[in-house]
Amino acid sequence: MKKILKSNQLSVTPFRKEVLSIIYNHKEAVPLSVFEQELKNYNRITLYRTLKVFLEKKIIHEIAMSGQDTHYAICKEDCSTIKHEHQHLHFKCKKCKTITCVSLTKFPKIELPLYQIDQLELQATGLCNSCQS
Amino acid sequence: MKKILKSNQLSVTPFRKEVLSIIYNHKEAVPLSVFEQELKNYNRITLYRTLKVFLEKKIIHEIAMSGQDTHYAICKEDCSTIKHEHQHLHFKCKKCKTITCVSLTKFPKIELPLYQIDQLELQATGLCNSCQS
DNA sequence: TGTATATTTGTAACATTGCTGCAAATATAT
DNA sequence: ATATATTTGCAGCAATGTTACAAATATACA
Repeated sequence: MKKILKSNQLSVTPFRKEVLSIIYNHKEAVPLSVFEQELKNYNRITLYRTLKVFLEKKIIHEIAMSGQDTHYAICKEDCSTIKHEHQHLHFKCKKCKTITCVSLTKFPKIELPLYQIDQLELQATGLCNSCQS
Repeated sequence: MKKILKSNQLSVTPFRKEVLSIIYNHKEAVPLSVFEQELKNYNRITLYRTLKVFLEKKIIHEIAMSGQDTHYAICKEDCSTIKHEHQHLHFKCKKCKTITCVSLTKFPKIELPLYQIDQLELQATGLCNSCQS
């Protein structure tokens, strides 16, 4: 955690380390409510500010899916090694409501005559492994 | 407009007809601010309620893209004729900020071992035709 | 067409989400 | 170890979204 903060020119504080740990320790994307539950010294304002800084530094990314509150996730393995393009898909389970970042080996390429696409994000809804039974 | 409301078992009111017209008359997805400007009898609460009902009846769909306020759009041509799956892509122009629903002739198919995908939505960012110059 | 019933609208009041200014607390650089 | 810079937490505010209830409007049906 410390290393990550330092390499992004951010002061190392307990709060920031904790926020990072929480995101790292969750396989799924994290909604605000989870931070609220898991942070020892939860403070709404500081949390918003911390997440904002992390977003600016691109340590984390934000996932907005309709009908869901905003979730936050780290760009794990992939992003740092292969380019910084999100070669993954955001999957929302309609049953347990968790949002997961799924890595994709082959990412679709879309070409449009009128639009110049810089970034493409895939959002899927359905059933996750544990909810399929 | 009237026909659409009736076929969805909704009372036909001037407000609802106006909201529908606004969405129909815009090529791009419509943010709340546009309703505020264009509605003759703008009322925040009624608008929220109206949009909610339209969403439930699946007359319109909601587009949430991070860093943007929610936009609303009709499922035009495509959706009604071919299935009710959104065979289109949501494009956000990073310059003019408009969000457009773009129809796709070939929609990518994604298969994942652990996840059962019901719906796939594509969100792209880049430059729209008029902003490319 | 007129009237009873059901639905929708607008007001008020409130909850949630998110931001900013400022002083106190903490981290960093030397 | 201390001066400086940054971060935190509080207060207060703005925007977004919801609910309860009475008045207004739409619908159903005689």
